[in-house]
Amino acid sequence: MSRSTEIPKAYDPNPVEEYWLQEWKDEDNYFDPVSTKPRFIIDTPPPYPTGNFHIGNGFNWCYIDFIARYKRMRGYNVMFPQGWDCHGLPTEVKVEETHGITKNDVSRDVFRQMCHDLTIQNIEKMRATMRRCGFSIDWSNEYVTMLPEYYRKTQISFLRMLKSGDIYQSEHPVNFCTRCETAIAFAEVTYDDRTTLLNFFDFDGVEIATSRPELLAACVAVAVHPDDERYAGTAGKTLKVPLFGYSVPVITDGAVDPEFGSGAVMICTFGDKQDVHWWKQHQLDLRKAINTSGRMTSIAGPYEGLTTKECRERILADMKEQGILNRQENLEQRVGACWRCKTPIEILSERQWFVKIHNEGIIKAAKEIKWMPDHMYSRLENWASQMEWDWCISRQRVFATPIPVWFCDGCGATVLPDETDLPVDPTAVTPKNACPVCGGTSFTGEKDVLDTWMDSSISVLNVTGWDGGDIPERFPAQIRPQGHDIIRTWAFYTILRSLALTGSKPWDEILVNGMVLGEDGFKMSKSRGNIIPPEDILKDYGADAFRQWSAIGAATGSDIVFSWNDVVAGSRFQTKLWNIARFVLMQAGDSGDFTEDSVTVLADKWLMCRLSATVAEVTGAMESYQFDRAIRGIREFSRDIFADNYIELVKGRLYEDEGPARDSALYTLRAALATICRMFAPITPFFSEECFSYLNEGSVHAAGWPDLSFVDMDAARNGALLVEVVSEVRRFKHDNGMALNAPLGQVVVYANEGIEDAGDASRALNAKVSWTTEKPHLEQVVSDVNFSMGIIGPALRNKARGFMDAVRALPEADLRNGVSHVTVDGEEVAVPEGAFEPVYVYRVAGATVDVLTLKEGVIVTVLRIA
RNA sequence: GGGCUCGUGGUCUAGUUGGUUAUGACGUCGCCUUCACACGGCGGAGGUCCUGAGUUCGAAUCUCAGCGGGCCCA
Repeated sequence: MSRSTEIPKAYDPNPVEEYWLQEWKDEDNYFDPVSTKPRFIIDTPPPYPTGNFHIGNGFNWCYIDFIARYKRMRGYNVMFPQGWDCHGLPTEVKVEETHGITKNDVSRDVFRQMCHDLTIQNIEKMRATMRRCGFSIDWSNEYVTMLPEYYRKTQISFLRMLKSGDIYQSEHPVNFCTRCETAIAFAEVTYDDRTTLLNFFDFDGVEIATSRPELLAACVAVAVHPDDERYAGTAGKTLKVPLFGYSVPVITDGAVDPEFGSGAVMICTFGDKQDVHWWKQHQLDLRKAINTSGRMTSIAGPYEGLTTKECRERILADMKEQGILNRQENLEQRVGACWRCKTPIEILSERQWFVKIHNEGIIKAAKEIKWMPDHMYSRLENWASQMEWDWCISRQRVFATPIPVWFCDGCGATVLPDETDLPVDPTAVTPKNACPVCGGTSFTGEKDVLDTWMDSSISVLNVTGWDGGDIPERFPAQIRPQGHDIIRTWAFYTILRSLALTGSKPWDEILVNGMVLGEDGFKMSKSRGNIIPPEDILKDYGADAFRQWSAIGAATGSDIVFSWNDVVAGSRFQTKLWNIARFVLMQAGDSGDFTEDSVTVLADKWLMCRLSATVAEVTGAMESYQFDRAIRGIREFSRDIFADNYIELVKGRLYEDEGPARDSALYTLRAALATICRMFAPITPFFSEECFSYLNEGSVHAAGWPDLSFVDMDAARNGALLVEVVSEVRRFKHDNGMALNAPLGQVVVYANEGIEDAGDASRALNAKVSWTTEKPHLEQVVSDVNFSMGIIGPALRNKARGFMDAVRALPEADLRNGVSHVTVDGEEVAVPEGAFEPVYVYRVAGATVDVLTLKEGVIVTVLRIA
């Protein structure tokens, strides 16, 4: 360090934080592969590189960094890696926008390169914000899913699951976004409320109600409820489809709701999930009326080539013309839409790749993981137990991991690469060997690519050191920190893939954090205009204040409303602590040689006890990831106990001459400051480092977690009394309009045991304070009774209230001396041991002194200077 | 419609193995320019702990019902 040893008067976070960013070495945060320390591996979320590290990310990463820094201080070999989940549609769309092209205007390779370049730029921007926030990321374990070294692993994992039978291809109905022209998984479908028209029309003599008349050409059956008397006898008959003229059977199924519409339903391939059920169950025909770009197919005859919307209008018009459209009603319904572009999804039957979902196995593994908060587990269980279709993993896009498969042009066989030849793009290269089935040498590479979740669901394998070989020795990871919004995706898929590839759970624990809401209490969004970029907070208040907001804004796991108030409060607490540190350093900056043995004075022993209790409290909170409790413990100790009580009490002693009593305070001041810095280091790494640096004991982050147990029951009790006396007399001064440092005269404390305070109280109160165990010559009056409910309740049950009334009614002498029985409702009731005690006040005639009555019968008399 | 979750002074929030007067922050009011700090100190005001019923000697805390918000899903 080459900085001035002068301690600046004000704490300005930005220059301090910039300074330490330069001082700290990335290497300090590296995971040590050969260390013998216990491992703590974090399966950090790999964000999508949008270029903006938003406040929700920031909040999530604060939690991770608190944990990583705390665990390092506790002696763990921590890995806090950072990944980037690159592939996906938003980048493709952005590239198309910026270059003014569509993905078909350039070659696959050129388009991929453009996506790659944009992603690299975006990662750079986000890295800068992460560093500025002080996150102690292990940059030596960074991974980028779009790079060959990573997607090679994605491809290996695909081949392994293909060979084990967990991945298959088939033609099956899938959710399809006709704007993005790709299949999507259920997890990628969001639902919107919309109002649409329910059309009642005549279907060859049977009235049908449908919200999707454009699917008439895809109708494969009409279904009615088996017990519906209106349609008794129609089952098994055939009906002619209006406008199209072909015949479909009438079937019965208990799932038909007779109350809905006319009670007769037309089954189309496919209007919704229920159609898929019926289609499978009754083995109906498949009529594809809509193609992958959302237009009508040749099966729709005269409507071919129209969009679904155009087709609907034309068909309704034609029905009107033929006089078969009976009526229309408004219908509220929820429509599935693509979560990226909000286009309503179609269910199309296409050849796709699927991953088998084994619900029971996933739920069993999820139960072996410790969920925090534990109710988040039920979200995964709900989702997993209702999965009906397998996970569709193929996408008809470009910027993603290629599916490493060829098809033989001769016999159609699926041909796979060797794992050693990965990564591979089957559209760019051909297999090394001839077709193993027919010997053919002409192949077509699979054009489909993988769902991005196939990349990110092996993040845990990657960070635990999987290189494509056996299960890594470091697997599973210790913790997965993530938001509750991606339980059904990232958490679910990761558990699924870990089971498929390793046979066991991916992590020991999962810590689920809440969402960040805007100051108005709503989810942050551009349209509401309630977005706060982290940079705005850093600019004015610095990273440590932002981090304090993350810690204290909400209980762990709860959603958190952004609040400038909390940021400002964090910033002010730093100022307060800075001033405490300045005071300590000015007094005790060069007295680092004392040991705990120099603590000899009551107030100092008391503070050491309170400090020990605070360390225990904060340690417990950090162990259970309750950062709000941890920071509250630190603030309360620093502000109330250390600054307002202790420092005010020892100031006078410090200003006196050298001596053992002063040394005792010097040691205590230093110990308290150093311990606060160490406990606060995971939350405010810059501030803690800055303060700690003035103590000349090296980096706070290397100092280890405080391990302190100063036990002295007498000092804890008597110190508390000393503090209470001082604060009560200060209140007395305040109430009597005196300045707190005004000279007071004589104060006598009638305590129950002998107390030696080394003159602290006298100096703090600017009075002559004497302590005595004698009884004061004062009139003692019983003013009230204190009851101990913990004793009275269980012992007397329903007589408790009557008992208390009876005790209050006792004569004063009985209250003073105690009684063995009281009368409750005419019944003699024994008084339980310790059931009550009288509360005394003391009075004096003539007002020569003022009398203060403290807890436990301690009396303080104050003789004011005339 | 189902599951989960939340409802505490003006605002945000802690506290639920049941125990008399409910935590803190911000705001607000009064006093104090006390030699670390006015981004401070001391003190005050401000609460039907969503509503109702129940269990209990005793409920913010447990049970049930209802109302309201959020999330996930049908």
